[in-house]
Amino acid sequence: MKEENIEVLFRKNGYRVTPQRLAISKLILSSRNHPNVDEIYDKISKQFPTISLSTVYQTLNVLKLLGKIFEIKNSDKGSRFETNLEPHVNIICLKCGLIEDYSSPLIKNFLKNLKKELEFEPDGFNLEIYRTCNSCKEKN
Amino acid sequence: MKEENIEVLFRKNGYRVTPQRLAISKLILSSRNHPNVDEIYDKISKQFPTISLSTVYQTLNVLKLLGKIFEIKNSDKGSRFETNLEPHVNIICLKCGLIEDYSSPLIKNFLKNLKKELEFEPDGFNLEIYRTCNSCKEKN
DNA sequence: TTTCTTGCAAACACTTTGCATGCGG
DNA sequence: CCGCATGCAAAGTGTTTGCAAGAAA
Repeated sequence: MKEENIEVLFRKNGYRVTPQRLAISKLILSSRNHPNVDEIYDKISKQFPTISLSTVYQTLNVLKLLGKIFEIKNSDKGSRFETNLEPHVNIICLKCGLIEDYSSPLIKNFLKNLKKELEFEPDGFNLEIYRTCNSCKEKN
Repeated sequence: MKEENIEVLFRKNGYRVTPQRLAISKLILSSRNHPNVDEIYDKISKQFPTISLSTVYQTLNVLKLLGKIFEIKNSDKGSRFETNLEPHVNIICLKCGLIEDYSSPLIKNFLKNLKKELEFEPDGFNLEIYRTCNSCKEKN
């Protein structure tokens, strides 16, 4: 999503557009590595040295409400955030919390069929697979 | 699982068998409603009025290590616990955190095929669907 | 000017830890 | 009797909230 579009989305929903919000949104929406709050805070702090964790949390909550990100708590080191809203599986490392996306026709078909099979309209899906990631395996 | 078996499992792995551990294990392993820590503590307290939350946490950790339960954090009101280790989907209410199991041949097949498709041996799966449960819908 | 957002600190909820006492093996 | 488990309190994490000052509209 381009920066202008997130501005429009904020305004349309009655949220003010601030430099902090834009920076956090831009950062997380362009990331594919499921950052956690600390990682976002660390990076944003370089741009806004006085920014507070609470602003980060609040912006993340706005983005959640707007449906732009999805929170994953089944991981270590606090919540991580999903911006890939396409059907996929999250491969979560049990040691370090790293999350990798995995997608395939099998998964897309399954979700399509599951949706059909359910007798209600789901608000969201989250498929998780647990393992120890390669970098953690090497450390042992 | 019968109570004797959990005793054997404890001993085999070097964990002592205490009345508290047995009671907590029995309670959670026979429950199908994904209790959270507070709910477990409340129920166990009736039987052991002086039990502490820390004992509950410690016992849950032992059961996790022994692979008898699975922790679900993607829900409100703290962690909830899964004892149904058969392939299934967890339907999680976004308002109250309630978790319901849902199983079908579609899901079993999907997990079987996904396992085949992956180039590694997963340590576990967790399929989550989000919605607002009926009782929460009525409250609105 | 009005109202929302920021940033700080304090509060909060959940979980883990340190340690003396007690119980299991 | 030895060593792990319990129960209490305290500390630790991650997240939310209250509020004064500042910025967006």
